[in-house]
Amino acid sequence: MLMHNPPHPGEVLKELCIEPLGITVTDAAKGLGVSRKTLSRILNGKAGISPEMAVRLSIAFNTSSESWLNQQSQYDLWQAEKHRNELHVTQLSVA
Amino acid sequence: MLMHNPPHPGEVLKELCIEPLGITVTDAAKGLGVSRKTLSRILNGKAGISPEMAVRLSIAFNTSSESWLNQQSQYDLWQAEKHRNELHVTQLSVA
DNA sequence: ATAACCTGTAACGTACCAGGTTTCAATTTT
DNA sequence: AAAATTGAAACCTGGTACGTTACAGGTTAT
Repeated sequence: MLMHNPPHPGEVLKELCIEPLGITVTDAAKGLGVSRKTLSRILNGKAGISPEMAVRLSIAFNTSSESWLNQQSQYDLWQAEKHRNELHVTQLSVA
Repeated sequence: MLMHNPPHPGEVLKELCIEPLGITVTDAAKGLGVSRKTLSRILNGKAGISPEMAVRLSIAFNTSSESWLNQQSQYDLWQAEKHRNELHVTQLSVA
């Protein structure tokens, strides 16, 4: 089932991982092995979580990469579903 | 849990949707509202299933867009996990 | 066999996005 | 006051989804 209005994965990352640990964005970026800008863009919802970034997060925060990428998929799908009625698609199967 | 060596989502699409209906790639592309090349690239594993394409597939084949995009995520993540040990990431949390 | 169709794919272009470095301004911390 | 932190801008590279057009090889129908 599709979640209702899922938040930015970056929002979750900030509130559940960065802030609780009391580490700075700068240091978190260093630990993740990415630039500060890259992490900043994610935390502020300007960029999504790539498959590779999901793996980085899973290492740094001892979580599952799947959960991070699934969150991103849910978010992306929610955006795409908004325009469902604008797509010119005809039914091909009735199953 | 991460699936073991997930197949191309396009492979699944071909075997479970296109072939059973006996429709041509050309007609399927028309029904989906995309170019024949776009669908062909997906079916042959040269392109992934985008969020918008997942919605198109859900309409055409009366399925869930989530399942299509999740399949793609599983596949992408499987590729990314292959290089897990090449990433310079330091542990930030011990939880 | 000739014509029509189906298919993968190449070549070209457009658009978008992740990621990098550098730099700036504003805020916060020390 | 000085140093650190942050968001964001400009600019670049690389990758990818998608489009049209075109070709070559295969299949099917006439």
